[in-house]
Amino acid sequence: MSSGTEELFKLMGDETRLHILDLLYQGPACVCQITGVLEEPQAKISRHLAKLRDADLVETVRKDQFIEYSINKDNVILIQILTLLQDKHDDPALEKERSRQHLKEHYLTHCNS
Amino acid sequence: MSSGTEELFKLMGDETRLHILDLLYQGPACVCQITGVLEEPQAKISRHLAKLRDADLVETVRKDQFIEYSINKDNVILIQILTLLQDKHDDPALEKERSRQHLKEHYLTHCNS
DNA sequence: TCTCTATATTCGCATATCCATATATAAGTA
DNA sequence: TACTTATATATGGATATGCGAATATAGAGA
Repeated sequence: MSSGTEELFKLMGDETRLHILDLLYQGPACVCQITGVLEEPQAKISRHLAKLRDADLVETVRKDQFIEYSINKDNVILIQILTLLQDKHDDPALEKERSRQHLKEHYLTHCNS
Repeated sequence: MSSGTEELFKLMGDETRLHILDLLYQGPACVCQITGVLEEPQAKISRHLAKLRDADLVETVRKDQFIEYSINKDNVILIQILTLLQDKHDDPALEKERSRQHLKEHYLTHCNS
């Protein structure tokens, strides 16, 4: 369930998915939170989340009206790589996403805005 | 010169390039050695090496008749990830490549066979 | 049940990526 | 100079991937 090294990198080699994973590393989030923080269309986020889930990189659990996504903690190599990434501060795209992470709470209660 | 996180993963998300990098982590090698160990056509290896070099993941130096490729040691995140990968032993494709790494010497003197 | 909200999926298209084959280049050697 | 070996590149086609727009589904609450 945890090999597929090539597949792991292939999935991380898309900007949207990379940002989703970097965001989820900070903690679980639902689709509308991710959509809000990343400023991307809902369908786009949903599509990428499906791929991440199919590959067991993320897990889901329903929380009332929301579906909460989180990093699959059993995927050791994924966690290790995401941990390394936290120390990387020279990527403008990642930095922008990180600077908006604090909006997570806002987008939970304001799904449409 | 070292951001492009997405590009890094995109490049590592191809089986051929992943195996090249995993092989070069053990030490420098020339095109014919890589071709021999990975059992892939020369043109294919060369094409992928060009991409890795364009992205500064590998470096080259001419050694007599050969061009020696090696991991760009300035690329910190790349080295870190490759180091992590060394402990991963559940990927059949990687394991196969590794089991053939000792043939590197052979293919240096027997480029065509 | 009907409705609303959150999330997922389908479709058609554009672009990107990979490959095999063939050919080109560059440097060493005769 | 011509030849050989090592490496690089160009071409064309097959497949994969990503996207926007529209639509579908699932569950909560009235």
